[in-house]
Order: sequence, then structure tokens, then C-alpha cells
Amino acid sequence: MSTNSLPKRYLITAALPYANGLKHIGHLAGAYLPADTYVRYLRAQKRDVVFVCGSDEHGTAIPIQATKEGTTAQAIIDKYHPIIEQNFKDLGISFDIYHRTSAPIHHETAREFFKTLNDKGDLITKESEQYFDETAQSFLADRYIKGTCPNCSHPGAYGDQCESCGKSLSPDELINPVSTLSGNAPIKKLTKHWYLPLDRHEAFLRKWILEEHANDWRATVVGQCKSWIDGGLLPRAVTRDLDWGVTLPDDVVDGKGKVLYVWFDAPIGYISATKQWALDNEKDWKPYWESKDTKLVHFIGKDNIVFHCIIFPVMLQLHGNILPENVPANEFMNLEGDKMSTSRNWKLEMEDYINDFIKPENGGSQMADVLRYYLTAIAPESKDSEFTWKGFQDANNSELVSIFGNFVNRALVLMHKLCKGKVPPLHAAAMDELDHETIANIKAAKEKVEKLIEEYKFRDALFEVINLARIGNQYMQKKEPWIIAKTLDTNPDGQQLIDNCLHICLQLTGNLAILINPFLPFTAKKICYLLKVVDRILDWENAGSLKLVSVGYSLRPPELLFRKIEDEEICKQVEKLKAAAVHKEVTPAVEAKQEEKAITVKPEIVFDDFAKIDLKVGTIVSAEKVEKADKLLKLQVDLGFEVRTIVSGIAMHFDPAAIVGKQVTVVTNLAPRKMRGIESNGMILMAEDAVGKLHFINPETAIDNGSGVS
RNA sequence: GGCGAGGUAGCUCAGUUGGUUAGAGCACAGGAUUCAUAACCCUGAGGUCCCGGGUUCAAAUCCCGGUCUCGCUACCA
Repeated sequence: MSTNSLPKRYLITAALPYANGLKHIGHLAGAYLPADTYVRYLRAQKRDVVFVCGSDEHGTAIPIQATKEGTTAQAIIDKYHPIIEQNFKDLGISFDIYHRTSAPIHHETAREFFKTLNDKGDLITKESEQYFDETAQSFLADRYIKGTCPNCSHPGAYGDQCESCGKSLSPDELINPVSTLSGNAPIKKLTKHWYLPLDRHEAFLRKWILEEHANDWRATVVGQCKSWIDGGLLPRAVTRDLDWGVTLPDDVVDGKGKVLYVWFDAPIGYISATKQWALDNEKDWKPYWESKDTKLVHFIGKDNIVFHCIIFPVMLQLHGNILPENVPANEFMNLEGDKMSTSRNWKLEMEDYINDFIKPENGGSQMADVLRYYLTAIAPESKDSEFTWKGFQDANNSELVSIFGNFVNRALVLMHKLCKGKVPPLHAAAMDELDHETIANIKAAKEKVEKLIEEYKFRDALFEVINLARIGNQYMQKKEPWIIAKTLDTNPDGQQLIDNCLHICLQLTGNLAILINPFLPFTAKKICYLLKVVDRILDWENAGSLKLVSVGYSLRPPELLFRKIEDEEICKQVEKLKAAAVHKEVTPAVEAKQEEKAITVKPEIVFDDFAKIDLKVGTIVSAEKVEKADKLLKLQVDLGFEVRTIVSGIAMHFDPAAIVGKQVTVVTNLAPRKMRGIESNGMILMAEDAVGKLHFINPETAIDNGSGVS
């Protein structure tokens, strides 16, 4: 916040998009657009700034998706990385580098990072009770192990909990453990996992965030961090048993077959991207990550707060890097009355907008600026906001076109008509109070915009730019040069008044170009073209100047900056959105949050194994939500010979009232288990589709309850 | 369920440490104007500040309770 000691350099990051699909305008508005605006402003200030981003290409979701699509993980990331990169380019997001975490330099960087922390003793290892199934050739998650409970001697206890006595267990405690995958006794292969002991750093985080940044970080960011810190920080696993990701350094004992957990490797992607940029540009990357006089800012969405404010800073600090000076997280953007959702296909992808609007015949790059304008104007800086096509149209037609575009156009048209196509001189003697006031307003606009951008208030800053155009319209209206022009015969001094008015309007137009440049770069360029000035005048230091266009210079014939958007166009978009939407069965169907579930290609079983499972058809006779649990429904299922209570985690997908009477397939001989205090006697079979929606497995036509399934 | 952030005009949002009559832009209505993309300019109408209590001379603002939205987290055999 100290304005007298400017940072020597800036490092700006925008959240790494996960390369498993296309990104929508919510992502754009949340992180990339504000980051780009900030960076363009800094560049115009001639500050030393690097803007890095890249695709996040690891984690389990990508191999899972690859399996679903019948392809390889590599193919998935190779498909999406270039498209995402191009989308950003088309929308004017000006990364200095758009990198990817599959790049070798990233793997090296992440490994080095891990090694440094590990060698210093900043990571702890836990040789967790990992059993290994030799038949299945994989480590066994706790719940895939059964054995005798040490507490109550129940023979069917799971590795994480005994159903019988309810005691929480670790697999190590089980007597006679058996793998549920193969039925064999697992061997106790010591698998080591590395953890980042966040608990060691509570004092540091408390001081750094809750004291030092209590006032200059956004309330939602500080609040979220406080919530985490107060909740008690726990060691967080840094490694996983997986074959997709950054492998551990070779010399790490027991590191074979393990990769870095994606949350650990992804943010390091900012560093590796910076390194690659430095290589490409013959620069030194180190000061950007190590020098205290670098200002680091992370632009992210609110779902990313803990990683960028708690976890990554701890990593950076341990590794000897600088910490972010701010993390201006945005809230979310809704679309036409509903949350944006990939699974329900309720979204506007950047790609779609580009295809539908940024075509030469539609206005080309100018239409990229229109989206940039609206998204900034409704940026979810302090609370969730909403994109509507009507709002988009209004913002364009009545602000960009009518106020901003129209001012520039009428200034140029009038100049051509009344000043012979040349920039008229300013006659100091003929200036009045309004002229001086308007000039003062131009200078004031610069100060306001500057201050607001520095505070990450881009929405307000953009408003001030539009407001300067409004001031221009008011000024022109009061001056009425077109009226004066009619009386020139009787009033020869009138030309001086006309000259002054248009001189000031043209200088104001030049200022608009400078001020709008961080927000709408294509528009700024176009104004430069119309004014026949070089792009260099866009340097921020020229803002407030009254010498942007030279007297006597002849300018180009006027061209419109923006076109109107017709009702027809937005109706089409709304229809398109609704037509593509996947209908949800119940209210807030959760986003298919590609959970961290490993793809288990289960080992072959024999018929006897299958025969152990007792499957029967039953009918749901009642269903109710379980108190204090979002996902659980308590069901009464009629199995013909009895009615059972079954608790099932399907509340997010089905309305309790709507599923009564439905037939389902039930595993009837599953050991009872308590959930939220209710004993569940069985399990309902569900199928999960590609977008994470659940479907009942039931007979084609209703049959008797209790019918066996085989 | 726990925690965090929000709920202010039809829409998008401001409201600083409690202090005249709660503001802006858009949309809407009326007027004026014609240089300009039926654009601009002027004027106006519009609010139970989510609900209920409390503190205070004074509450959108502080406290308590409730409710709705979003996020994090727990429950998901």
C-alpha cells in the first residue's frame, strides 16, 4: 500500500485452468480478466511485470476422464491445452507465458521444490498402515481391508472403522486383515507418504494474514483463512500412489511409484512457467520469486482461497520464496438465474462466445471488448453476480455504444464538419470556466482510475472511464458547436469557440483511449488508429495530458467503435442456453466434482465371490432427509420378506417425495453400518453417468419385491 | 451440521469510525435538442435498507435470534 516505495517488479498469476475441458466466462470473469486488466495497467505504467499462467494437467480426474473417453491422459491434455490457450488469446488475455504442468521443466521444478523441503525436514513422513494386495497389485485404501476388531472382536471390521462397536480404527489395528479385493491376506508393504505439517505454521499464518493483511485483503479472503486456521491445521498429504503426475526425486527413499499430489505440484506451475518465460526471453527468473522487492499477486476464484492463502504460502516460505502481497479472490458469476455448471451444461464457454461473436462479420475483436466490458462491469468482486444476456445487451447498447462510442464518433464527425478534418487549435483567450472544468475532469479521471485499479476495484475503475465519456457528452451538449456554426456569418469569433470545444473533445478522446486500454485493449488501439497516433501514447504517464493529438494534424474519417446488439441475437443465445441445458432431477445437483477416487480396475473374481453377494429387488416405501447431513436420505425399502432401513448418499440427486414407489436393487447381506446415528442395513445400487449424475438400477417393469438378482 | 461471505430501487451495485431528507449507473416516464449509432442533454418517479427483538438522543451501519443465497468443511457400503 505504500505508494512512495514502488515495487521493483511485479509477478502476476492467474489460477491454472484444469485441462480437462473448456473454460467458461465465469472463470474468465473470476480470475483471468481482472488479472489481465491489472497487468495491462502495470505495463502501461512501464513497470517490470510478468504475467504467468498455464494448464494444470495432473491429478486423478484427467486419467479418469481419459478412461471414460477411451483415450489416454496425455491425449486429453493435448486436446484441451491448446484450445484454452487460443481462447484466452482471442479474448485479449495477455499472458507473458501460458505454460503447462506436463512440461519437463515443471516436473524438474516441482521435484526440486519437494526435495528442498524434504531435505530441510519441512515435510514429515508417515508410514501409514498401507496394506498391499499382491493379486490386485495395488495398495489398499483403509476401507478395502477387513479383519477382526481389536476392541470388540467382531470379525468383519473395516480398516477405518468397526461397524459393530463403531470404533474408529486404522488398518494396522485389525487382527487377521483380509483384502476385500482378492480375499487374500494383504502383505504389509510399508508405503511411505509425505505430509506438509501445516500445524507447525499456525503462528506464522495468524500473524501474516489475520494481523498484517486484515485490512488490505478482501473480507471474504481473510474470513475464509481465519476459518481454516481456527479450525485447526492438519498435516496434509503431499504424495499419492498414482502413475500420472510428477514423480518423486530418484534419490528419495521409498519414493518409487508415487507422484506429487496435484495440489502440491500445480501452484509450483507458476514458478516453472516463470522459468520458461525467462529462458524464452533471456531473463533471470529468480528475482521474481526470491526478491523482497517483487510484488506477487494471485488472481483466483473464491473456491481457491485456501490453496493460495494458506497452503502455497507455507510452501513458499519454507522454500525461501516471497509471499503474495494480495490474493484478490472473486466470488462466482451466475448465468441467467442459475449457477454455472458443467454437468448440467448451464454455461457460456469462452469458445462459444468467440465462435458466435468474435467473427469479422460480427465486429471482430471489438466484440471481445464488449464481453470484457460487461464482465468487468458486473465483476463479482464482493458478492456473487449474474450474467444475463439482456444485461449484456443493455451494457453494450446504452453504455458502450450510446455513451462511449457515440462520444468518440460525434467528436470526430464534428471535427470533420466544422474544423476541416484537422485538429483545431486551443485559443486560450477564448476559454471559459466550463473548458477549464472539463480539463480538470480529465485529469481527475486519471487519478480516480489509477487509485481504483491499485485497490483491485476494477468495476468502479471502469465506471470512471465511462463517466469521463459522459462528461464529454455533457460538455459538448453545453457548448453546442453545431449551433455556433450557423451564426458564424454574424459572429466571426465563433470559430474560436468551436475550435476550443473540439480541441478539448479530441484530447478527451485520446485520454479515453489511455484509460480504457487496460480494460478494452482492442478499443484503445482502434481509437489510436482513428486519431492517427502511435500506440505509444497509451503509456499511462500520458493520461491527463492535453497534448495527445497535435494541432493541425488531419485525422481519419470516423468509424464506429461498437455496434448495437439486436434483440434477435440475445434471444438466440438464451434459447441456445436453454436447449443445451441438461435437466436436473432435483435442486442443487452437485457439480460433478471429479472426486479424488482412484480408478480401480478390480481384479478378476470367481463365481463364488459373486455368489456371496445377495442382491434383491425392493421398493422404496418412504424416504426422508437425514438431519444434519446434506447427502444422506433415510429410506424404508420393502424387500418382500421385510422392510429395511437403508441410508443412502443420494440426497443431492433425488427429491425424497419423488422416489417413493420406485423399485431398486439392494445388496441385502452387507454388514450394517451406522451413518449419522442411523443404522443402514444394505445398500442401494446406483449407476453414475459421465457427468456424475446417479441413476437407479431397477427392473424394466415392476416385479415382486424380494426377487433375487443374479 | 460447523465455519466464512453476502441479502440495500425493476436490474447491477456504492454506502467510510452509528449523525440532516439512504446514493450512482442502467431500465422506465416527461421535457429539450438534432452534431452523433432513434444516440446525447435536462428533469422526474422508484426503497418495510431480508425478518424479529435489543442498545442509543440517533441504526442500513453495533448486539442477539431467525431466514435465504454462495463458498469451505463433515456425513456419501
